[in-house]
Amino acid sequence: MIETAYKNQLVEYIATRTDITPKERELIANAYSIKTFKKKQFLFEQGKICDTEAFVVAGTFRIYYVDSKGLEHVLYFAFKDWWAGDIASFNSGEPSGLTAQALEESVALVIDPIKKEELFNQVPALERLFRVITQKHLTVLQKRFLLTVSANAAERYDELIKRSPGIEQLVPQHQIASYLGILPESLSRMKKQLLK
Amino acid sequence: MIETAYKNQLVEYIATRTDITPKERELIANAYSIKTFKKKQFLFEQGKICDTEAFVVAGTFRIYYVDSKGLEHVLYFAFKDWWAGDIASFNSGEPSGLTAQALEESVALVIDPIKKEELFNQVPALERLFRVITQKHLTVLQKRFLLTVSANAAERYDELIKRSPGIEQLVPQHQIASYLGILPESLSRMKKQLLK
DNA sequence: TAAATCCCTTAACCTACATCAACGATAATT
DNA sequence: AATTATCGTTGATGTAGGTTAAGGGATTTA
Repeated sequence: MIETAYKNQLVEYIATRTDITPKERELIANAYSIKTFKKKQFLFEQGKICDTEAFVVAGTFRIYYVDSKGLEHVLYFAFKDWWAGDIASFNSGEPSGLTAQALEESVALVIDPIKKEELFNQVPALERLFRVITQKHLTVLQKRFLLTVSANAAERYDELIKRSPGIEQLVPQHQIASYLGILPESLSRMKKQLLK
Repeated sequence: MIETAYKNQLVEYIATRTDITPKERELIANAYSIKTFKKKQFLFEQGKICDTEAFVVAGTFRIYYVDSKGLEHVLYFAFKDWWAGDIASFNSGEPSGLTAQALEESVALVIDPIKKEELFNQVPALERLFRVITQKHLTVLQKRFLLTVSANAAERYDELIKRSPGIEQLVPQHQIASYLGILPESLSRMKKQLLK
């Protein structure tokens, strides 16, 4: 049954990062639910409470912020085996500042804050694992921020392509422009320039 | 004795955020060491291993990144009761990507990764507290990043002044410019403009 | 299969901020 | 007290990327 294959994917992800018993594997698998998403469907939405933390098992999501002028800014893409959520909203119960949208048919394992709390109590090793994951996310975001303020769009583009080769096959170019912090027109122009 | 006053400041910081026993208070106080810094002295330096995580008890530090062109970019200021460190280097043992420098005479409580690990084992509640603190830091950085890509320098300046009133008395203006991601000349010009 | 979106490109023009250079006022160092 | 850094300001000029507008191909949807 495909369902257990999806849950296994998460359990394996965790098992390769921390020691867990067979009993704990089962507790983890049971705490999460499977959700499928059509293209353009939302995992969570800016302005609404985000009581969802998701582990992407198939497909791709874009996580973005809509500013006061209505412009969208991609914070990150969540591919297979990535996490997607709005930590601030998930933990505080305040409205989310981010939206997550499926870029294609996608599948995610989701959990709410209460279930996650229970799971931490049942499987204490997860407390540490999630601290480490959060630290990793912080590190990645810090690098991204510093690159954004210190390098121009062409340098950021190079870095993205180097770090995520093949991303141009997975994500439309105007979304990549948004991730880079420039307009689609500028990316198009830039790529023409780079061909010399 | 002033030393215990400094340690008490950290213990109180922790005690207001999680329940700890008198015995645990002592364990925490003993795990950290007091270090004083002269103006311009470094807490940790880019390119060197950062085995230091610090709790600022007095004074101010600037934490910044030096890019490939030699330009400095302030990531954040660490005031009294703030944490300063390079998570990536502290946890991995790799060279730090950041420098922390005292902007004035300052005092910090410092700990290294091994002592911190020991402390987590002795005071398990800290494991959760530090997960929450890291989440908070991630949330703050995320907001800062999104503001940087969605708002212009004047809007970012307004936001900073609103969030940290009095910062202009604590930090020289060219450091504020660096934090905002612009040059001192641009900030100076901008402030003149805003006076209408 | 037609109609409607979505997506990419190109071009002309514009603007926020960088760059370069010079100057005076403090503050730190000798 | 003299010297040297440090800090903020102002002006002239340059540029990366934004803005606006338009057209064409590809993909969805009806």
